[in-house]
Amino acid sequence: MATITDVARSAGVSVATVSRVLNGTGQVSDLLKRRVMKAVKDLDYQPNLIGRMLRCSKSRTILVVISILLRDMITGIRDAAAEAGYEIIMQYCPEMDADLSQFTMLHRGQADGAILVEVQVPKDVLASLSASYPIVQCGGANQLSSANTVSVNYEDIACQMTRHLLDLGCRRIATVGIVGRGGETAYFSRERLNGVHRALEEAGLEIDPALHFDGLFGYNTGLAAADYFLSLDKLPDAIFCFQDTMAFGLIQRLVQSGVRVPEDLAVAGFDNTDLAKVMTPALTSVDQPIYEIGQEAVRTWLMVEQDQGSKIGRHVQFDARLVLRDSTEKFRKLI
Amino acid sequence: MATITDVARSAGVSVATVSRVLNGTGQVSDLLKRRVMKAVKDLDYQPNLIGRMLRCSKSRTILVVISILLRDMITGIRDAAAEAGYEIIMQYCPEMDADLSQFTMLHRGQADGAILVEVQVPKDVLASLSASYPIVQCGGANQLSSANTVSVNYEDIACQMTRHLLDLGCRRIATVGIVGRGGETAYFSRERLNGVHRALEEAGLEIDPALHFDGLFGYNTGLAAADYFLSLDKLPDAIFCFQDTMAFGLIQRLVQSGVRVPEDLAVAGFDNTDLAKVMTPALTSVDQPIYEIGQEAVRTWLMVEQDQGSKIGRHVQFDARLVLRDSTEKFRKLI
DNA sequence: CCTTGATCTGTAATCGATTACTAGATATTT
DNA sequence: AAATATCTAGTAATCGATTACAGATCAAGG
Repeated sequence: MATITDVARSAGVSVATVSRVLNGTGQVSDLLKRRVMKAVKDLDYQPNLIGRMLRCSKSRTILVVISILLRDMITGIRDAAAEAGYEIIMQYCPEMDADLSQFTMLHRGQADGAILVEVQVPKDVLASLSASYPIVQCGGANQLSSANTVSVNYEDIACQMTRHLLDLGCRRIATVGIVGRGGETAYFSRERLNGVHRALEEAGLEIDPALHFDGLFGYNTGLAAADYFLSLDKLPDAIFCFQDTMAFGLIQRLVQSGVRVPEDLAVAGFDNTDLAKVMTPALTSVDQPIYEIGQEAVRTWLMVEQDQGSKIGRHVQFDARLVLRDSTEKFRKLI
Repeated sequence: MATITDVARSAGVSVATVSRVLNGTGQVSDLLKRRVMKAVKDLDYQPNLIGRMLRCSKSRTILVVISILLRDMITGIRDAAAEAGYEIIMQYCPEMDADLSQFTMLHRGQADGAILVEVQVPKDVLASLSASYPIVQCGGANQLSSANTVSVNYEDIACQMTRHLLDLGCRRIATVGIVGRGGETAYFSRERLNGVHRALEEAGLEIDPALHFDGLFGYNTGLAAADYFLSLDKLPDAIFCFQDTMAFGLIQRLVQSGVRVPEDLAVAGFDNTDLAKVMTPALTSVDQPIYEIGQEAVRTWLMVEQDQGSKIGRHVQFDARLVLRDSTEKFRKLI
């Protein structure tokens, strides 16, 4: 690998001149400019980022911590970062709750700050990190978070979904989520439940606590929820699961037990995963603009990076979109 | 952020001594050792990797390029890397085929080499990269690759799966894969098909080209394959899909068309994804030891890193394992 | 012809680490 | 006791870039 010194020697100038030509800082005569550019081409010179990082104490790199791989969100982050001249490096944090070890890259100067994708960080850790580095939380984030957030208006979309179910004629609308677990992780589930309640109240219906099933995220919770609802005296006529895979498990168990979905009972999911599109029946779900969220996360991050210290919290919310499919639309109210 | 100079001042020693204590190089008296350690703790000192990288022209970091997120494989890589004192940074390459831009981190000195997870790189690019950096391809890799590979013996396991189908009494065994596309991407699909053919020949059956359907990976190929097989004069009695999601689509379409799966027709998948466990019927599939593959990839990488230049290609193969479930086991041969 | 200012270029300090080299202190050998 | 070997710790060079500062050149104005 050629260094700036090699280029300088080859062009017969000093390293300062080479640096000035390459960065467009300072005045350099056309003659030398040409000589330098020729040397750069001849030697196939690529500036060593490490040297630059050390000198500037900036890495122009954003650490992206993920708990799941959201293809479009990562793409959005990457595109926006590239446009701003930043690299991204990803760190995988399989448990949704991150600990400090995820962030050594920051302390060691390998990244200038972080974007957290669907990762929860304990309040105090987040606060101390945010004090030193630009941090943006994105997806599943909490308005009350001490970091900046880019997220979705969960309450609103949950309200819309519930209205849709009401429009179909459903009156016993049940929910499956992880609200009860408490703590911060449950925050975005809590928001969704609030949205459901708002719609029910608008419709003048009263809220029946027995119609909420609480569990962890995942397929098995769907199975357990189905068992629970089947054990009630009277089945709900709609079940809104706060995650698609829950809905998948739930429907399987319901169908096994002879319940017709969606003819007797409408089911909705959340996240509009690939699974929602291909399962039988196709699942009504909520689609989030994750590419745009990714992009916005970077824009927000850059703003925070610009004015460190000002400490204004920035909270951006996107609207989600209902995707209506057979699992609710083919519901037929029995009078 | 505290630097080594701060630590040295706080401990009343020179920076050389601090470095020696922290890296365990050279002799340092217990007294000074203790003073240094105390200063490190007091100041919460973390060595700046950038400075170290520049000086040593080594980053002790491995670039991991992924096209899909295989949780356990990443975990395996991370564990093994951590044990060897290496960091990993991940780069997401959504298209399975990587281009040069994925590797700028190497040229710029941010990583010492790369592990490619289910990523295909054009032959010439791979060759030139391998000449300069340690590169290991892992999962879906090609024995003929100019890089080192850690992979699974696809031919063998496909042969085993076919024997299993034969044991059930199946005789018209069809396959769905991406063999025909040609090129390197198709390599691991080609291997699987070879395994199927071997088993068929062992059983004295002849190979019917009409019983292979060729398409891209994914759900839609499953649908298309089902349509194709339904159009034949006589249905196969087993279909081996080289990917679980293909099998999922295929089964859906078959069931819609009134074919009973698995009673009339056995179906097998590949990869043992979560979907295989939870779909109806539960899908017989192939489980790969991906955690071990990840670990082995790092071990191989380290070996290559040790003796750059020697250019011995290292190709490690793991055995996969059949996971038998309803989609084949409940097949009942009609005489 | 000298001064002033603008423009161009080079020298050297700097970022934070590692490490070759040096030198003083202590231990060992004769 | 002198000579030699062994520890221990500090000084300073180094990695590859950026940039403050200084020096050189040249044109224009007095």
